[in-house]
Formats: sequence, C-alpha cells, structure tokens
Amino acid sequence: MKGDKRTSPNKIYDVAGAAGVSLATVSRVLNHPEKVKPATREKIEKIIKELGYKPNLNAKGLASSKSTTVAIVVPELTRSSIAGMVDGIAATAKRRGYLLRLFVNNTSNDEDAVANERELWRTVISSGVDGILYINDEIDDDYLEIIKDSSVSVVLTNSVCSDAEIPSVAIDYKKAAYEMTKEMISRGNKKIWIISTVKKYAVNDLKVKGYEEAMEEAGLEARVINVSGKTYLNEKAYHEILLEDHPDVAIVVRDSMAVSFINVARELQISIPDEMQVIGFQNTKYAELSRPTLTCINTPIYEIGEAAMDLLTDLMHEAEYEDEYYYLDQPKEEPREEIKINKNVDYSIVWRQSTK
Amino acid sequence: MKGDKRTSPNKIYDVAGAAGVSLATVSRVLNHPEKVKPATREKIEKIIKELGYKPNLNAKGLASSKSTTVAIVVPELTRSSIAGMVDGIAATAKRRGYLLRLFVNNTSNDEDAVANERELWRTVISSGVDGILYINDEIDDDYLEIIKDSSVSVVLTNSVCSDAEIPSVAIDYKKAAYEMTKEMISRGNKKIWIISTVKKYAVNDLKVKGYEEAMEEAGLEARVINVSGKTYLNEKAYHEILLEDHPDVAIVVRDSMAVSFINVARELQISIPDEMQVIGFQNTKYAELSRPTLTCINTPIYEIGEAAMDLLTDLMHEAEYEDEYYYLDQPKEEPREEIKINKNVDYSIVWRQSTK
DNA sequence: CTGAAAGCGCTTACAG
DNA sequence: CTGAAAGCGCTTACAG
Repeated sequence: MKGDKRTSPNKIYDVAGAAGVSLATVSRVLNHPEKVKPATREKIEKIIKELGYKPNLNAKGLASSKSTTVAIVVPELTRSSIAGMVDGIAATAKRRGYLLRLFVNNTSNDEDAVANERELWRTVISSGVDGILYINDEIDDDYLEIIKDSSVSVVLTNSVCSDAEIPSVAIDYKKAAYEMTKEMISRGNKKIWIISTVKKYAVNDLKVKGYEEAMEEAGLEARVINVSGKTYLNEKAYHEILLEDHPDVAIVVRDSMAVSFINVARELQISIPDEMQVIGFQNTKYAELSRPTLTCINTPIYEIGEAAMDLLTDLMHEAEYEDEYYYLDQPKEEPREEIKINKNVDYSIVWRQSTK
Repeated sequence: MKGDKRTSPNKIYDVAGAAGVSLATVSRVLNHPEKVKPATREKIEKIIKELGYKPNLNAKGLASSKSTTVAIVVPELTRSSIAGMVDGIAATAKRRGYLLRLFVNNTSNDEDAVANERELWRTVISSGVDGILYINDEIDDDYLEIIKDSSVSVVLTNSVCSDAEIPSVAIDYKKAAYEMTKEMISRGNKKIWIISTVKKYAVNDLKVKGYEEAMEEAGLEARVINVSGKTYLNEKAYHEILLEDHPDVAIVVRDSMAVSFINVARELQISIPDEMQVIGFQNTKYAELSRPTLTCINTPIYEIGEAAMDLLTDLMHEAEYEDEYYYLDQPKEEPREEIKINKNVDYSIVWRQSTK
C-alpha cells in the first residue's frame, strides 16, 4: 500500500541549503546555539520551523551517542500501578526533551531468569538509549551486578533493592504501614491483621514489615494472611477465614484486594466499619467504587514516575558534565550540587467509610 | 557517577575479527543468513552468542532505514483500556522481533490541535520507526490527511475513523450494542436506557448508535443519558435521575460507570437485577468487584493490541516486498495474498448478577 | 559465497 | 563565528 512515493522528510542539508550556510552551522544551532551568531541562528531557526525539520534520531544517536531517548523497562502495564507511573514518566520526559522506548519484561519466570535478564539489558543498551528507568517488583540480588554494569544511568522506579548505590525513587512503604498500624492502635484497636499476597513482592514485604514492627512495639500479636491477587481465588480464601474469625482492623496491601475483602465480609453480615474496619494501599478508582468506600494509603504513583524521570535526567546531565572534565583531564572546580540518588515520595491517607 | 569506564559493548568489527571474516559477512549473517555458507554462518553465530553481540540500532536504522522499531501513539495509559492494549502489542512485537517507542499524546486540547498533531507525527517519523500504531479516541477528520501522509505504515488501533482506506483493528461496538439491546428487548424489557459520556468519544457514539437502531426497530423509545466519567460527578447525576425514574435495563458504555450506577441505585433501594438490570462495556476487574457483580460486554482489548501489531507487521513486510519490485521495475508475479486492512475482533458477553 | 568500499544523516574537533 | 572533513556502526550493491 505504499506504491505512492511520499515526500521524504527534510534533511539537515535542505535546511543548510535554504539558509545558505553549511550543515555544521545548522547542527550547531540545534545542539550548541550559543556558539552561533544570533542573526545567523535566528535565520536558521526560522527556516527549520518553516520546513518542519526534525533531525533523524538514528543519525543523531549514532554520531553523538546521545539519542535523547530513555528506556522504560516494566513488567506488564496492567499490573497494579504501572500505567500511572508511565504516564508520569512520559509527561516529565516530554517536558525535559526525551523520547521513550518501552520494554515490557514479561518473561514467565523460568529457570534461566538471570540469563534472560542479561539478554534484556543487552537489548536495551544496544537500542541506543541514554538512560534507563527500571521497574521491577522483585529485584533478584543477581540482577544488581547487571544493573551496575550498565553503561548508561539507571533509576529504579518504585522498586525495592538492597543496594543503596543504585539510584532509586520510591515510597517508604514500610513507614506507611508502620504509621497506619500505629494510628489504628492508638485508636484503641488491638486485633489488627494485614493481608498480603501469596506471590512474593518486595514492596508488599515492606508493608508487612512496617506493620509487624508497630504491632510488636505495642505488644500486640501480628497476623499476616497471604492470599491470591485474583478476585475469584481470594474471595474463597476470605470466606473461609471470615467464617471463623475477623479482626478489628484489616490492612490490605492492594486496594482491589481490600474491596474483595469488604465484599465477602458484607456477605457474611460483618458490618463495616462498625464491626471491622478495612484499609487499603494505593487509592485507585476501586476505592471509591467500593461500598462502603475504602480508606486508603494513597501512594502517588504518577509523582513517582515524574520524580524518577527527573532524577534520571539529572544523572544523565551529570554524566555528560563529568565526561567533559574527564576529557579535559583536569580537576573539576566547584563541584556541582550533589544529586541525592535515593528519593522518597510522600504518601498520604484518604479516610473514607471503611474506617470509623 | 560514571567515573568508572565500563566495558563498551562489542561492535560488528569485534565479531568479524574473532571469526576471521569481514564485517560484511557478519552483517549478512544477521540480515540475510541464506546468503552465507552454512559452515561460516554457524561459526559466526556461535561467536555472536559468545560475545553477546547486539547490533547498534541507531547504526542499523541509519544504514538500512529499518530500525525494527514501531511507535505506539496513545493518549494517557491510565485511560480505560489502553494499558491492556499496549500489553498485547508488546507481546506480539516481541514475538515478531520489533522494539517499541512510546508516545503519550497528552495534549490538552487547545486551539492548535491540528498543528500539534502534525508536529507529533513529525517527531514520531523523525525518531526513525518502521511503522505506527495509532490509538486515539477521537480522530478529527483533519488528522486523516496527516495519517495518510505518513511515510511508514500506520494501523489505527481501537480507534474509529471515517476512512476505510486506513488500516485498522477494532471491535464492532455498534453491533455489540445493537445485539445486546435486541437481546434485552427479546427478554421482554421495554424501558431500556443507555448511559454514555458527556465527553464525546467516537467509540461511545457507536454504542449509542447501535442501541438506538435496535430500539427504533422494536418501536421503543430510546433514551440516552450522558454523564461524566468521574465517579464523584456521575454519582450526583445518577442520584438525581434515579430519584425520578429508572428503566428496566441500563446499558452503560464503561464498566466503571456502570458500577457507580449500581451503587447509587442500591442506595436508593432500587433492587438489582429485580427492579433494574445493569450492563456494562469492557469487563475489567471493576465488574467482578461490584455487588452485585456486573454483566458485561467483554471487549478483548489485549487481543486488539495483538491483532493490530500483527497487521502492522504484515503491512511493513508488504511494503518491503513492494519496494523490491519497485526497484526491479518489473511486474510482480503471483501477487501475494491480499491483506485485509480493516479487522474486527470478536466480543463476547459475560452474564453476571446484575441481569436476570 | 565473500570482501572492499560507499553511504546512511548526523556531530564535532580542527582550522581558519 | 563558520566551514571542510572525519567518523559514528552499520548495510548493501558491486566485484571477484
């Protein structure tokens, strides 16, 4: 369906020709405008706009090894809060002049996980990106080496990792769970459970840990219940559990799972929040579509995406800057403001009908 | 943080050196393996694997103008079903050997929409992709020219467009609504309403049209109600409406909006499904978390993504093939199987508690 | 079947 | 401040 030959896009030569300058000057206007005489620059800028000229990114990337593109590596986008994060990343990327490559790392966890991971990183690097936003629920310790080996900057985004030398942006889930648990204890509740996932997720482990710490400090007995994230499975489990007993407060690591829990409790005539209160993490639309509506620890996923892309941009700029000095082979004067490489984004609490 | 100079990735020269052949031969193994003697090929393939060599995509893209990358252009990923579609696209892209660039076309609709759109397409094209999956709820007629002007293949993905010459993959929403309405009429219901969005979405217009057609055929009065997609806004509207009157059946264009509708109805003591039945489109997790659970027209969004990427791949291959014959300047023998450029993906119906 | 060489569209020291 | 030229890492006719 391409028989008709479309007008091919303008090249830098076309701009240079139209402006009566060499292509080097056009390139400078694009990359180092301060090096071009204002009059020349303005003339060229006008022509660029008129022609709608955009430099070919493959050529630019090859010539300068700067593609102004970053990679986002994610598990499935439908997973909990990934999509919101990517939206935050995309908005910031646009603002800071970067394009995005998307890698959906959807490998069913087979035996060769580490080899697969290494292969993935090679693919990402060879695609010619300037930086990587890495999102992974469970970062195996074996991956750390791969990550650190990367020739471009990497920022772990909402991912837990044991190595503080790797730049990261996240939420302090442990503190959130700890404080929420303390709050509910201070309100006089003693029997507080936490409901987490059967599948091991590092972020959920943190929530459990924060909960356990608060319970221990208060001398209360902790009870951790692990269920499936799938509604039709966890509802069965909830049913069995609630038939036997229920707590004063249930803290659930994901709001969709909390809504299921509420649904099953109501079917068993357990009144919420009077007999049992329920709290979820995340604060998605599920929370307001639930009846009663769900109290949530609101984890601002979009802002995590924004902060991660901001941090990555800063790191990429810093790397450029250091390269210059490396080349000049002289000590840097006035070292730049140190970049804080491990950032926490604030969470908040949205009180709704499922608590009293 | 990059002071340590990391081992730079292997180049094609490294492979050629290790194999004792010229880089041209290595390139051939990568791109036209059938042109290389099996013994040579195997030796080179082994070395490629050992070295973990991956061709630099920028260089490949520049030299061959084939980047094995396609662009996905989407509005926000958090929008209804975009994330699931992108997962389907990503899975198929991986299977068929393509990487992805992601463009989030999140322009607040200002006055210069067409100019923005043209700029976006220039950015996408100049990024050097081989094809584009275009996802847009509302394709302005002014965009058609931009789309058709594209120098690479484009597939509209779950997007309604008046021009059948543009390849597309979608669901026949009109038919789905038509058939569902007929079904509910045949079950003896007469007072059937449809609830759509205030904001104009082409896909929702189709659902309304299908509903209206079925109602008209049956000599029944159609009633279209438009509300906000936002829960806190539509609940107010629902409340006012339901205080006055309610239908036998409500068909709602989005399942999250259907769940809100159910919630408000129950607060007003309208029993579901006995007094009123509710049906949603989409079948996301909202449907099973609702009480009563929600009957849905299941629109398989992941499959749409898969089918769209498959179609795009076929079109890109066809374009390549045609280019070859164009070059040879001779008529093609045995014309290939014609590619069907407008595909519909099947929907299904999931009956749950909100209907009887 | 394989190698030498040109070229893809840019960027960037190097001269001037 | 600007231009000529080399080079980024590949692919692909063209010879052999």
